[in-house]
Amino acid sequence: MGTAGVDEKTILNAAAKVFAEKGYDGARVDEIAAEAGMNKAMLYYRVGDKEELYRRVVLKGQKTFTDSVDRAISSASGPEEGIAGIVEAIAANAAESRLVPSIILREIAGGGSTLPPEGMAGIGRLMETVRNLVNDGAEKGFFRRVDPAALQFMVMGAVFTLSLTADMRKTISPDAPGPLTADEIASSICGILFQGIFPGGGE
Amino acid sequence: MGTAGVDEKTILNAAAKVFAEKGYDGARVDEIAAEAGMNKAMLYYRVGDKEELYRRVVLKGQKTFTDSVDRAISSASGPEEGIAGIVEAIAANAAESRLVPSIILREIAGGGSTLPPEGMAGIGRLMETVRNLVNDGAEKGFFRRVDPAALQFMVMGAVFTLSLTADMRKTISPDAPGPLTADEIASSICGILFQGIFPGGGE
DNA sequence: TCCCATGTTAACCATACAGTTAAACTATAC
DNA sequence: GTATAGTTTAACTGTATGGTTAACATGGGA
Repeated sequence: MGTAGVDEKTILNAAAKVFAEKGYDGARVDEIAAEAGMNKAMLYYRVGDKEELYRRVVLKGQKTFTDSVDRAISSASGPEEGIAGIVEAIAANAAESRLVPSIILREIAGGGSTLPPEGMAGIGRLMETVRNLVNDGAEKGFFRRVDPAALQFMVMGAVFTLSLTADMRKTISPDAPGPLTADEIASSICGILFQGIFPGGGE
Repeated sequence: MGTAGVDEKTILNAAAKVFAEKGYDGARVDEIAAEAGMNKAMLYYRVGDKEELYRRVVLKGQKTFTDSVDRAISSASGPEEGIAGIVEAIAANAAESRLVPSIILREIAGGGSTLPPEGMAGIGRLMETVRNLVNDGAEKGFFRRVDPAALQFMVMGAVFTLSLTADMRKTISPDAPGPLTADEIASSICGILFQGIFPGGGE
């Protein structure tokens, strides 16, 4: 009996790349196979059809994403550090790989119609985590009462769009500063969240 | 000689709807035709192929979008009102129709690879407008020196993702407050931009 | 050595889809 | 009425693509 020569990771990485670049409908199964360096039939043998491939990619990406956010929150010493941790975690995630941001943004654009149910549930948990953090901080007098959803999507929306438009922005104005690092993105956003845009704001 | 029975607007509205829901690759020309209440061949007769259909939809949507932002800025009496105006204009736009946010988010997810060149140029102009406003405000001492791109994408990212996830969020937690109005979204975001999240922040 | 289970692929199939065409239809001008 | 220019569509074509299959490889155990 032969040993598995091809590991699933190779397949899912290739699939993630193509799904992120082209979207679910734009992705070609043959292209994923080529990207993974194997025949298309192999994908079906190892993982399943295109839909299953996508499902696995989404769930895997979402897990790494939510895990890193959870870790940031639970290692924070207080609500303020929690918010900063979330921003940094999301920015670090996006900097390491644009695949997840791209897939999430496409899902949002499509109203989540192609999101597997477990994926939807994962989003729900993440939103609840953030809501608890924000409400907790507000009760303790750390924060103003801000809409948790607005805060979360301001951060996610900003990080994802900033990361994904880096090349575009460079094309548009080559003289502009290059792509921001994760830290730069995080500190820009935290700066605005913590101090607002006016001089002398914040703590 | 017959008169045009079908106006282009019907076609472009139908196309915008389908492109927004399914993305460029997911959109079916037959579906656009059905949505517009006509035969597929009619689309080719009136407008052109799928690519041309998309190009027109993008440029039209972008024009209404950037026009409303430009109008908001030019009618503002100062940098601060300018920022508020931008946020309100973007939120109003997104509330009136989710089509443009959806298409823009998909373009961002794809790195702008399917964006027609004029569309890219339009984004450049919009970013320059925002940059000038922010830098101008900073020079006059109204604002801290914030990254204009970060500010712009915080606003756009937040508004677009908040609008487009309204249904999703309702599905996830039916007890949560319903979809926010344009004003609610705008004031949430402006609140954070102007005062930060801490109590007593802002002017 | 010969099995046989697992792994791998080329070739194939059915379908869906973008795009075309030729014919039918309509309205106006004469 | 009918010729004409513009409008609309049913039906068609070619191809790209998701998915299947039947054959081929490989390696370890009897």
